[in-house]
Amino acid sequence: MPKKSTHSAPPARDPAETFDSELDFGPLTRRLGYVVRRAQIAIFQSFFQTMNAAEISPAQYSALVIIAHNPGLSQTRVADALAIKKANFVALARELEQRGFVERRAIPGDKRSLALHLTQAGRLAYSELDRLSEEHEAKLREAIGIEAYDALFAPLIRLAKVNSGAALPPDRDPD
Amino acid sequence: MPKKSTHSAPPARDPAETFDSELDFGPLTRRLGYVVRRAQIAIFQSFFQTMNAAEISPAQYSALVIIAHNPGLSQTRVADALAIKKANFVALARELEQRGFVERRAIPGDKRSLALHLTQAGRLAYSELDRLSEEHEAKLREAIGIEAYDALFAPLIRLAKVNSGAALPPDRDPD
DNA sequence: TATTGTTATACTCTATAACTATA
DNA sequence: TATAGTTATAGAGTATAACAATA
Repeated sequence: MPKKSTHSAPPARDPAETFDSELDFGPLTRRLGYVVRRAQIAIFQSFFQTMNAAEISPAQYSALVIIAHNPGLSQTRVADALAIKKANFVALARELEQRGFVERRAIPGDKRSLALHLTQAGRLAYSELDRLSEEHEAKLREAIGIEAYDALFAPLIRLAKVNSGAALPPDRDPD
Repeated sequence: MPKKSTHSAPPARDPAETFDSELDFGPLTRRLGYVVRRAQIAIFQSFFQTMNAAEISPAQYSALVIIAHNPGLSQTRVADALAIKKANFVALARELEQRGFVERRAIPGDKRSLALHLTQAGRLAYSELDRLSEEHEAKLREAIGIEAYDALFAPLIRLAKVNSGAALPPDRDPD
C-alpha cells in the first residue's frame, strides 16, 4: 500500500495539463510551486513583449502603482509593500527618479525620510503604462478564458500570504 | 470616456484579496503577473521550510522528478524539459551526481551524449522527497481549500505555454 | 556543418551587514 | 537605542558566446 488516504488527484493525463507531451513529468504537473513558477516566467516574458516600447520592468511598474496610489510614502514603506528589501529598493527608486517619473521630497517632520511622489511626467507615463498593462491582462484573459482568469486572483493572493509569520524564532511569549 | 468595454473586474475591495490592508494597491491586485509572482515567492519559501531537512532546491527536485520518470534522457533533453539552458544545467547535474543521486552513463550510439539515471540512493532519496513535497502540497491545499487548489493547475499550465513561439524574427515564410 | 557537454562571463535579483544622519 | 536611506558585497539564477569532441 503505497499511500494513505491523501489527496488523490492524478498526475496528468489530459494533454492540456502537460508542459511537454513527449515526456513524463510525473508529479510535477501537480506541484503547485512548479506550475506557478512556470506560469510566472511565461507571464513575465509576455509582459516584457507588451511593454517593450515603454522600457519598464515588472518591479518598476509595481513601484509606480504603489507610489501613484499612495503618494507621500517613504521608501521603506513602498519597499515593504512590494516585499523588497529597502537596500534593494534604492537603485529602483533612483532609476525612477532619473527617468523623471518620481520625486523624492524631504518632509518637514522627519529629516531621515523621503516622501515619494509621481511627477507630472510620471503621472503621464503611469497612465500609459496602466493602459498597456491592462492590454497585457486582456492577452492573458484570451489565453485561458475570462472565468478561469477571474478565478485565479483570490486563491493566489491567499497563497502569497501563506508563510506570513514563519521562520520566527520561538519568542512567542504573550507577556 | 476613460475606457472602452474592457474587462471590468474591480481593483480589490474584498480584504481577502489584498496584500496589505493599510495600503492601496490599485490595479496591482488585478495584475496576474504580480499576483502570480507573489504567490510563487511564498510557495517557494514554504517549500524550503518543508524540505529543509532534505537540503534540496526546487530546481534540484524538479530535475530528479524528470530523471526518475524518464530514465536515460540526455542532459540537453532534461534541461529543455525544465526550460533551463543546458549551460546552466551542468552545475545542477554535477551536484546531483556528487550527492550520489544521479549517474551519467555513456551511451553506445553517441559518444557526445550522457544518459541520466537515478542511482539506488537517488531512488531512495527521491521517494522521500516525493513524500515531503506531497506533504507540502497538503499545506497549500489547507491554506486555500481543496477546490481552489485543484482548479489552479489547468489555467496555470496553459499560462505557462502562453508565449511559446514568441519573439521570433519574422522568418515565417512557409517555403 | 550541427550537436553535446562544457567553460567563462555578464547581468539581474536577492540577502546581509554596516555606515550616516537623524530621531 | 532605534530608524531611514544608503553602500558594499556575496549568492543565486539566468543568458550568451565559444570551445573540444563527436556526429
